[in-house]
Amino acid sequence: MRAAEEGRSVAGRLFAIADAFEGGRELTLSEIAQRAQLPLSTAHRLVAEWVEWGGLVRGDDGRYQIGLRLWRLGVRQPAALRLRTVARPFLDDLLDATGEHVHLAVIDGTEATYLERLSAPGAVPVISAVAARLPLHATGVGLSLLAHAGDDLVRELLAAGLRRFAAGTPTTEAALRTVLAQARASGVARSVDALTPGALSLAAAVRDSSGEVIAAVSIVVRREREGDASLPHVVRLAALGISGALGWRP
Amino acid sequence: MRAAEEGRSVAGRLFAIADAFEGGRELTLSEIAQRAQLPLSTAHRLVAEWVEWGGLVRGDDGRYQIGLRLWRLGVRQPAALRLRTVARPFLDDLLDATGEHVHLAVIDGTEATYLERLSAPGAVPVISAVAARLPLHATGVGLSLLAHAGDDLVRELLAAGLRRFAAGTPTTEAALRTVLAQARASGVARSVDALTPGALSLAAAVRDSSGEVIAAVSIVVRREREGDASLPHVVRLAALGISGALGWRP
DNA sequence: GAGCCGCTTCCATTCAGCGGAAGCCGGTTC
DNA sequence: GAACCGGCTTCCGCTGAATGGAAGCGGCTC
Repeated sequence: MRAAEEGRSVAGRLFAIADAFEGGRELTLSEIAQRAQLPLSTAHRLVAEWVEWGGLVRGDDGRYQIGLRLWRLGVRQPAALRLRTVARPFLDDLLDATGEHVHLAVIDGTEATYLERLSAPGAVPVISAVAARLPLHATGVGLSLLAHAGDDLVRELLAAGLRRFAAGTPTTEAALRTVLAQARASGVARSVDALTPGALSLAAAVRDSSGEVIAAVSIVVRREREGDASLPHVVRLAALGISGALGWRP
Repeated sequence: MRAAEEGRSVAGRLFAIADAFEGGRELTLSEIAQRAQLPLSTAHRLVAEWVEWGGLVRGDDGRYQIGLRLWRLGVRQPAALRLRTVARPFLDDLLDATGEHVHLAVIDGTEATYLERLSAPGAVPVISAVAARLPLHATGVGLSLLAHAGDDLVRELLAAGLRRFAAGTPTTEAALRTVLAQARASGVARSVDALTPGALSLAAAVRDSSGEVIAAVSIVVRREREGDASLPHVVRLAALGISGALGWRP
């Protein structure tokens, strides 16, 4: 794998092409080549391999997009499939009860990957999206996941530096450890003005049948609703409901 | 691509490894090698490339499964993402109204790929699943899609032969053309005992803003409900609702 | 009609991929 | 406890697949 480490292997190049679609739905060949840092003729050949397999498809306009084959493969990812299926009704209820945004996310390296996002019309603007990856320290779900992860991960994040996104982003070790401790104590992680100004996020951890924290649910509402004492409660209930449906018994 | 045609290229081998997961969630290295028809050492090397990228992950037990990276890539597939998002509320309503199974499927080569399946407890058993591919001639959604596809596709299916799955499967050209004509005339494709004995499926086509048929919605209920005249109506309404939400104006 | 852009095709060179073979490791049998 | 076994990992010399610069193509603009 010495070759792959430097992104020089065929596999590395193929994956670089796939990664090019992280930043755009429809790309021309030249755009793919540029994003994947490949010579045009190489990109041409490898993209043709993707297309032949069905992972990419070429539209009438000559642009490429991700194909159904990749969708079919991806939705088979067991954790995402099971979690989304089981969680959906609870998330729907949570959305009904709170009326803005509902998120379901899992930990993925040093970031949170959003498995689901449901939003009501007129909700506070946020930048999350299904399949997005957002920082652990600046999101409600991220803090909830981090609060139940090993201290190694916390130290890793601290070593990398806590980027400031908005006025409320915890950027010091003290600030981060305080919110994590509060999250552990109360069962609900609270994040205000951390990523998007004006947004308040409340998140709770979801456990599987082994008791391990595998995901987090959150709501994001406008900050003015901070005083509403029922919000932490319904978030906690939703997380408990999903955990229960996954087989967790306290 | 002379190489790829014979599955001999690196890309072809990598994709063969991915395809191995169509038939199992968790595979050992040996199982992957066997399914992908690769020597063990080659499989080992290529699987390591997948793992390094994150497309596959290795569990504690040494087995491999599809990773979050592939999920994130796959859910970006624009058509599936948009359709599922837009259709979901209508599908939920349809499930409430009919109480068994609701499907959303698109055409994918000579088969139907299921984008969504919602089921109520106690529904008639069926073999569909999200991301499954099922034959066009033996499913409600398949017939609906086929009724609005070009005659080339019908001829291609006829040339390949219509496999019989159950007593009601249309296996002759005459039988197929009859149900397709009925589907076009009534707006609802009807499929009884075609794939699963005892199941009745009613499907209607979904159009995008250009007016093209891009998907089909169906319900599957027990055959005894065949006389319920409201069923075709609610299926048609759901398809119209989704089409409208996609921008279709009759 | 000259120039440009994005894509496609070609092909000689070379180095990455190949896979048989040997080694390793944990579990099972005798 | 020695021999065995299945599944995995590592090694390494050979070779043909992958590479990418260059030339060709088709459509569009000025």
